[in-house]
Amino acid sequence: MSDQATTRPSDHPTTRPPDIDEQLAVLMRGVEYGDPQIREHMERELRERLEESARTGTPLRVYCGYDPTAPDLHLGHTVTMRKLRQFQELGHQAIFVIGSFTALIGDPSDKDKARPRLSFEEVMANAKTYVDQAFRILDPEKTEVRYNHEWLSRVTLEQFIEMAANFTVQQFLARDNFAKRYAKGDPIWLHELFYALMQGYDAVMLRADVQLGATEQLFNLLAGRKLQEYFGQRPQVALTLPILVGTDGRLRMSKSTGNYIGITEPPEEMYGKVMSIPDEAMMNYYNLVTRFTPNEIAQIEAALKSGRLHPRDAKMKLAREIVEIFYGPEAAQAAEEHFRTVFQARELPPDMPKVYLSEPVNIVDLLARLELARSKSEARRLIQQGGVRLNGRRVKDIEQIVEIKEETVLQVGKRRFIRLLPALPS
RNA sequence: GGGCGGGUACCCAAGUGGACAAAGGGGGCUGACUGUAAAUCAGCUGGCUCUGCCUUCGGUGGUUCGAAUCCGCCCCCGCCCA
Repeated sequence: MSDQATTRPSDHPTTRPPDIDEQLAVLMRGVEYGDPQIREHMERELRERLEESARTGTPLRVYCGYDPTAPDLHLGHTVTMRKLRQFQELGHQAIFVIGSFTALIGDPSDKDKARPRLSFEEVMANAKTYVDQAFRILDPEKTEVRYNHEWLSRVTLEQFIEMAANFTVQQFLARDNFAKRYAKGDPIWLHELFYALMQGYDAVMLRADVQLGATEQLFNLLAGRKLQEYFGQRPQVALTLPILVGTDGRLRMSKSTGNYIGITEPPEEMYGKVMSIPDEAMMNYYNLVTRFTPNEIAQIEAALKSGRLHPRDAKMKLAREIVEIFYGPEAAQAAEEHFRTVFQARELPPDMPKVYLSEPVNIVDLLARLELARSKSEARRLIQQGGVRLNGRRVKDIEQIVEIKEETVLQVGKRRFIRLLPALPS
């Protein structure tokens, strides 16, 4: 059922392969560079490749890599994955690369400091369900899955030196993130400089025609071009897409900042998290992770601006769309209902986890035991701040003993509910 | 290798012998309000057997009635010099 939503052609209505101009329009949509000249250049190269591909009947090899630095893919990853999907729908070959080796370094591109390094075991554990998750967006039939340790772990020092000789230290220091760290006196580790070379070498080994990445990755993608030329290949087309901000509305979405929406999160959670993004971040999401056409998006934006559309309603539409992409229309509808019930009407959600209690317990112990509070001190604080309710009545006393004779709803904060029941007769 | 400056809670950052579980900001949590888990405002934000006790300021060993603060050794980072 979740497949249904994702296999629907997302951004183009035609069923026959569109002509080159149409293809180009679809593929370049959303693509963004710091510099209009690069865009012009890349668009021209992409056109050439598309024409060639149509002429020879050879699909383009389109690569994007994802480092398994955490066990879950999130909405931010889907921005480039959706672009990969578009290439697939136009008959091209998508290559989903799991950065099993690059993750050992950690891409410094999006950070103002070094990443913690992971062990190979950690990386592989994280990668475990990456492919399954990715297929929620990508068409498994047209996807080549590769792990970059396949080739990167075998590079000899000699080969590495050859590659490194294509780059100067100044080129790295010209990058904003390194420049800032250098100016601040923050450490820049030598191994961090290898990242771009490694990603570039991926492109060589994959004989990539096109590589996708976030805008901040342009340097890495261009390193790929340089290395491909060095190895006698035609340099790939580099397409970069804007960054999706996290639920805080400011920082790039990432697991480590904790501002992410995982693509395997339950529908209600996903819906709620989208509703929690600041209003200002809405258009970023509309543009990057929905199936609406640019036209539709422009209309929504105009309606918002003129006040005809309530920001809350725009956000609900967004939340519903995003849930629908991953779980289908029924689940999206249900998630919306859940949201209306719990947050707008302030009523109890239809489904709550059940807990059976056989003996009287102190409220603080109960909260800690049910992991509704990280510690007993936190549980006490929650109570003292009026955040704990039993059947809607505020618990005021941290000494209160909870004894369950009949069904009782325990609520913590605005959104956590548990149905307490007397123990079943054994 | 030498000189200087650093290593503080989830993150940034103040604190240079006692009033320090440690200022301030960010993040997080709770509450009020609302248009939503937006925005805004207020409170809370190490643990526990909680009017007290325990653990925490890179590590370790000292000095002291008492150390994040002083001393020795060790580890790590930055800058300058080589």
